[in-house]
Amino acid sequence: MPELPEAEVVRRGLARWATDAVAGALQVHDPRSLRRSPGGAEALRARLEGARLAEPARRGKFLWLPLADADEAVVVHLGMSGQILVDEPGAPDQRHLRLRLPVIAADGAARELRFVDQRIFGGWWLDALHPDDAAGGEPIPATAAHIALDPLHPLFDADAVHARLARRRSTLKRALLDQSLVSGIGNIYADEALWGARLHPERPTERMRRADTRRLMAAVQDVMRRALAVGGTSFDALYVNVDGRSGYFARSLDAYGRTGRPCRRCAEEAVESLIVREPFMNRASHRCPRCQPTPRRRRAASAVAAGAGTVLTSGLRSEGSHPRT
DNA sequence: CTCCGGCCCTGCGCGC
DNA sequence: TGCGCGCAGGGCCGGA
Repeated sequence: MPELPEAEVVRRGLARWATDAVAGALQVHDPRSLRRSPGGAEALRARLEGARLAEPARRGKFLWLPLADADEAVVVHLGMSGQILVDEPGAPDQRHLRLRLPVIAADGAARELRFVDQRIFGGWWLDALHPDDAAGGEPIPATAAHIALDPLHPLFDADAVHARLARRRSTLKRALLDQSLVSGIGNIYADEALWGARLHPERPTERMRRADTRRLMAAVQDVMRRALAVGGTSFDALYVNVDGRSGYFARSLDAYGRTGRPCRRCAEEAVESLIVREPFMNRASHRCPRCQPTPRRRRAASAVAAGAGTVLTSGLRSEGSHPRT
């Protein structure tokens, strides 16, 4: 269940069982889930057994279980299809069970933290925690040091994102999915936020104005908070919280997966405009062709080099309206 | 530095 | 019924 709201749902569910729990002997059903862990299964098992865990933390889509009294953590990434389930010992094994960590919870209850991952793009790994100056000195795993603050972080700064975004020579959705610019956004919430801010996914980043970025970041925060409030987005049983329950946000999506269905915003104005699905990086983008219109053709390199800004906009107005890329 | 494609995987639904 | 293909919520790496 991969984007920020789903990862946060998992973190919260995990907090009850993992915080102040004592870990038992890790069982590795598929070592590929430990690909990124130095020393593999042996090293992780040795480090974990008998260790006390602290409150689970998260940045963007990265989760981690800090080890109490040490600057180390078990990082958990769900990848495309990962789940963390909390089960009672003896509960039937899940089909794609990869890792099993028995714990004694703070209240003395015996439980198992199970990592279930169909595609094995996710995994667990042991990592060192370092203070992150950009985040008030809070700890961050070394392998997540390049991950930017996410839109729900208290220190998140939309204007700082804008400063970096506007300097890029790229397009908007690509930038939104770049976890080193702003983290936690994946294909679903990118499409939703772009719809919310009425922006086209292929809009050149250099053409973003501060107000555009602010509106877009506000849209990201809004959609993520709404998704979080209802347990995240689940299309099927593959994406569930630690109790195995699905979230309900799929029914509230405005763009993602709504190909051929009416744009809800346009419908409010009594206009029918159908959501389109377009190829994007071996995946797809979903948008409303009416309220997220195709941007004007990108400025020529010479115009950019000349530092031309808003002065040019009126002159470009008559250019073709449907150029691609 | 930035970018883009390829790759890491499994399973499902669809068309033939 | 079977098979190949395209597609799915992510991220890392190497080469340009």
